[in-house]
Amino acid sequence: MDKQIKDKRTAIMDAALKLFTERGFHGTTTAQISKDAGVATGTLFNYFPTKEELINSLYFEVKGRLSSCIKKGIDPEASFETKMRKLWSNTIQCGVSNPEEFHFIGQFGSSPYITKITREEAMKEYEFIRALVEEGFSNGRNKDYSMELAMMIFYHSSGAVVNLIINSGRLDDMNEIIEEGFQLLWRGLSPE
Amino acid sequence: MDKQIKDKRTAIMDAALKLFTERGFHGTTTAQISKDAGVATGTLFNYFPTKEELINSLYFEVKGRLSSCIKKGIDPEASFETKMRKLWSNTIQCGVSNPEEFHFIGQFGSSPYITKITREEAMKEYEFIRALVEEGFSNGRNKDYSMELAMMIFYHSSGAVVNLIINSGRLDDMNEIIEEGFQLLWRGLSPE
Amino acid sequence: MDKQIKDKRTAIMDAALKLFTERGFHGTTTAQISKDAGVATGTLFNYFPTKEELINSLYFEVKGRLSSCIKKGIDPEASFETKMRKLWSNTIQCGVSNPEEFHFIGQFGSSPYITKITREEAMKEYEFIRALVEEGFSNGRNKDYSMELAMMIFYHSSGAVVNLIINSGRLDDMNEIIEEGFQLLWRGLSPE
Amino acid sequence: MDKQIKDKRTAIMDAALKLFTERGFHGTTTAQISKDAGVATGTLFNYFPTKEELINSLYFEVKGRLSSCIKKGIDPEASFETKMRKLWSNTIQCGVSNPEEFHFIGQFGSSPYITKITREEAMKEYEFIRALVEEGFSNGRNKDYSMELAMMIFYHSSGAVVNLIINSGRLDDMNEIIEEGFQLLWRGLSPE
DNA sequence: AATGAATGAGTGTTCATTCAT
DNA sequence: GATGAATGAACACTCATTCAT
Repeated sequence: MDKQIKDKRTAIMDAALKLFTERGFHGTTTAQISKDAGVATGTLFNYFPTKEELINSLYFEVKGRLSSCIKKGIDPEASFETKMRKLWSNTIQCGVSNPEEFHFIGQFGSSPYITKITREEAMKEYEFIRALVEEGFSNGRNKDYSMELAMMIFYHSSGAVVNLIINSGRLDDMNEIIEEGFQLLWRGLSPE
Repeated sequence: MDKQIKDKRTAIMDAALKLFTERGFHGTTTAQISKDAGVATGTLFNYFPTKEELINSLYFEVKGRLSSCIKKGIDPEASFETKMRKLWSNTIQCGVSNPEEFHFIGQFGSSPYITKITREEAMKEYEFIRALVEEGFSNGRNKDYSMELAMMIFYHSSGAVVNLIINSGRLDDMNEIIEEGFQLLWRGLSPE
Repeated sequence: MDKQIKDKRTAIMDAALKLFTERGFHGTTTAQISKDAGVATGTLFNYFPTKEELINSLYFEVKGRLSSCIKKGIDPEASFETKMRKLWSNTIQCGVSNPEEFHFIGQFGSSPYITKITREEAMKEYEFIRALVEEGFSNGRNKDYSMELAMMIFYHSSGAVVNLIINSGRLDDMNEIIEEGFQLLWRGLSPE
Repeated sequence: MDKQIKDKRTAIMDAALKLFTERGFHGTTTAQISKDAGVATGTLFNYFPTKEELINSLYFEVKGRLSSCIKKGIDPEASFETKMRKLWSNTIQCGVSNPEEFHFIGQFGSSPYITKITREEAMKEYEFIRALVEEGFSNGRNKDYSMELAMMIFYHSSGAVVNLIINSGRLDDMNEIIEEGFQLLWRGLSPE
């Protein structure tokens, strides 16, 4: 029975993720989500009181899943460079393996449908990453915004690389691209 | 007469840009746009046959304005590093000076409202930048995706920096942040 | 449950028939139909996806009801004249008993709102009548268009007589008028 | 100058007749009429204060033209049968020669757009015909509705024949069909 | 808890009509 | 008179949400 409930909720979430990514929030009706999930229109509202709550719950859960994926297997004892390389490759691999979730977060992170509260709540998951980066940079750099800058560059660049891999379909070269990207960032874009 | 026409069209575009950025496409009604622009509801449809065409026209024009802004004052005879530094600082300064336009493009670039045709048409403006980057990197790197990677990292990082400056309100430190960001990218994130 | 559904659909159809006949298709709004039918505006669209489909469904059903009415009680074994007299009187009586339906068909049969498909589909009901007329005339006349002519004269004249009865309010004389009309047609208009 | 005015008015009327017949009153916008007539949208309203007045004026004028056409060449001295035959053939020939006008009147004669006043005004043109028919029938028949019946049968049948000729494209057989139709009516439908 | 027909406020869009030029 | 951009009331239709079963 508990299984049953989870199933319906999950079915709704899955259908919503797929449809939102394909057609956007506005382009997706709750009726369509219900239909794709195989439940009645009323059922959706048993689990989520409004469409907006469905969107926010979905955002929160997907963001959580993605951040768990990213953290996996990072050895706290390893060198800073090793940890950063792992973080970089994790981020990209998680994105490539879950393109729907990845696009969903990228596309709707700044949507007005997502409330400030959800966004902030979701951000907490990233404290771990912030701490990781901070550790390394705090010695090496002095400007108070350097670390912030470094983090943003690191994070946004990883998103760019995921898109590059998915859109160009270069799944075979993936590991090479990941490493090359890391080198570009770590050693610098300067050609020489 | 021509002035008058331009004025109404411009007023609609301006109101639309502001409202879309604030509330999203769906959250903004054509009635609201008309009202803010100071024209009748029917007038909007004299200039744009549908809401979607208004959105796409707006996207196209804003993207054009932004890309013009980014290209300004780059000396083709300068060294590669100089040109890249200028490109970087232009991008960020254009973003900071036109935050509404900048956010609009960033937010809705992947919206289902924007048609493929608009996106592709708008992308043509970026050929110049691609050529600029290509020039420098083609000698220094060998992998065929390196340049693509470099471009994406460069471009997405600039967006991240604009957001950093706007959100933290550090307009005073802007030039310093721009240069520091460039150093991080150009010399590499590696702390040492 | 099934009863309920039929009721709402029927209520909408009834209200639509009345309003369309009174004010035409354009002069009748879907909101007005819904209101008169005692349902919400959205409900109408649960049964008919568009106003045009409502119009066409209504036309089709009314035409069907009318043709059923006309066919009733014609004895295939009777003489040709008897059958024609019955057909004539049926047509007029059906029209007089259902003036709204009769006017609706007469008024909107050539409206651009009615699609070709609906018109053709509705015409199939009249095959019976064509066969009946054909039977008698094929012996007596030789020109290949005579039967066509006879049918049209017969059919259009009946419409004229219905209007005459309704507009002049001579319901008492109806049977006499019907017979007199039949005589005029059958024996000829020639005064002597 | 007066010529000019007449031209614009006529151009609007012609365009309106064509468009209304093709697409109905509702399906035709005043903008479309103006465009087809080669005048500005505002110009139409210099000649006709509202769309409804345009429709009614058009109806009145077309009905007038048609009734003039029908009366032409009837010799008051001829026998009743000869006059009726001429009336019949005139009606059909006028309809076939001016199919647009003929359809317009047939289609919209009972439209709610046409005011009662227009309809009544237009009917006056038919007094001549009524008198003609009355003359002959008043001797031969006794029921007070007989003449009314005869007129309606006569009139509606002629409309049916015009449609038959136009739709089947039998312009070559026209005279034969006209005479055959008259015989059917005059001598009666009875096969023998 | 599950259903899905019913609801009605809200939206994009149309178009007859006006009026400044 | 002629023009056509501007107007805004009116409409068909949508869809998140409710609730009786």
